[in-house]
Amino acid sequence: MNSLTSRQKKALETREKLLKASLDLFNKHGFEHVSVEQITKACNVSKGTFYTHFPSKYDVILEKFKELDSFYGSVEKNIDRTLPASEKILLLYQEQMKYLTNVVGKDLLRTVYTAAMTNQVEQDHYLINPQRMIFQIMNSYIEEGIQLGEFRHDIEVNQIQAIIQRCMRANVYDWLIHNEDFNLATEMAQFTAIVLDGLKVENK
Amino acid sequence: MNSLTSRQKKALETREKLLKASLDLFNKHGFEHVSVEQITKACNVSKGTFYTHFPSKYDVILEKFKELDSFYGSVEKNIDRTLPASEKILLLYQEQMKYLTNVVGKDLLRTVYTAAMTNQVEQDHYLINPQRMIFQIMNSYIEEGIQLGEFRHDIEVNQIQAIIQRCMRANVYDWLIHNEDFNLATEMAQFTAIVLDGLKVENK
DNA sequence: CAAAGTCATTGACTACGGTCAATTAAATGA
DNA sequence: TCATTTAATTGACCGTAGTCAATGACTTTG
Repeated sequence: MNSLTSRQKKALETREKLLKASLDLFNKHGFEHVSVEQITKACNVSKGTFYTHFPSKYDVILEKFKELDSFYGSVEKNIDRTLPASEKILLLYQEQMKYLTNVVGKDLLRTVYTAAMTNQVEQDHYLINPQRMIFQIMNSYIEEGIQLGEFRHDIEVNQIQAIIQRCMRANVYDWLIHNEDFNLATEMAQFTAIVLDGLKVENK
Repeated sequence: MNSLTSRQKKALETREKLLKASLDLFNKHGFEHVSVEQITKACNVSKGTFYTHFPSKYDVILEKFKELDSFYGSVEKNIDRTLPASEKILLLYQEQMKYLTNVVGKDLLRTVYTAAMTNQVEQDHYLINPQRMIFQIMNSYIEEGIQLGEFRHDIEVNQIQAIIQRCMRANVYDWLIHNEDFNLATEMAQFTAIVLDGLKVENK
């Protein structure tokens, strides 16, 4: 049975209500065009309550964004294990870009990418937290790629990892600053292929 | 002679005064920690005046940032014309990174990179405006590189250009989201070298 | 030179993110 | 059962970016 007191249950309910209302409103009007008061009014709670449940308006988003990571696990399972590392990486990114474009959306991602630059307190931002599932998976592919002689061995594993991840952020960032004429999946595929090419041993 | 009325001269003076005070204060306390009122008080003008001269607090920065472009011209002149295109590009970026690190600084650059994501009205942001001198120069190097058979010819010129520029933003963005342990010039050099490698014709 | 027009300037005002002391109601302990 | 502790909730309040109707000094026109 759940060991929550009725008080804790109520609080959690409030939290969920706020979370749902926030994301709904963000979806409908865009993050910047929704005020915390709008959210709390929609939930019949006071403004202060919002801030007992979330450190900032932005943190509500991070919650949604974290779903992304659980998504990677399922994608990884569908990737053919016999493929070369570079192709696995491309496939993983391909799926990620679809998810970002269709599910997460420009608006939410923009706030995450903005916050990553500004909200630096002590530790690095979630965006580059090595604990993230995507980085764990990526890392295993890269190690495999080095082991099997696909990638250059004159660069440190974690340097290669950093480069491949930077590659992803590069495309997402450019997507965010361009107007409609930018297909994230396509650009990502091309750019990453070139970088992976540069990372391969000299056997072209 | 200048065809300014005494009124226009006064207005321009006010503008310059605001510009200088803003940049001084931003330098001293950081962009986020300076309020528009602080700026206007330092200049003995009202808040409204600030907004007749600049569309937003952020736009003052853009003014400073635009100096960057005139800087490229002088760098370009000092680059050995006989070098291969890829090396010219690396040298240009090298100088740019020094300038960003030592003169512009993380704080100002952060606001530019943030604004590029949010302030999208109609046209694309200055950051990717093809009119910029850096892009003109880069473009000439790339065309040269293709002409002389250094770069692949199965990719459009402006696609290559886009990739190389994205490369730069990738490193700057990562610099901005990392804490101190990130050397922009070094990371940029390594990353760009790999990308340029991937862009060269298959003659490794 | 005087009237009409222009435009830099003003500062009160709005909107919004975030804070915090006070309040209220549930949980705990005797 | 009642007193004490704990924690969720409240809403007035702060600081700041940006707005805009009103002002009046300067410029232009006749």
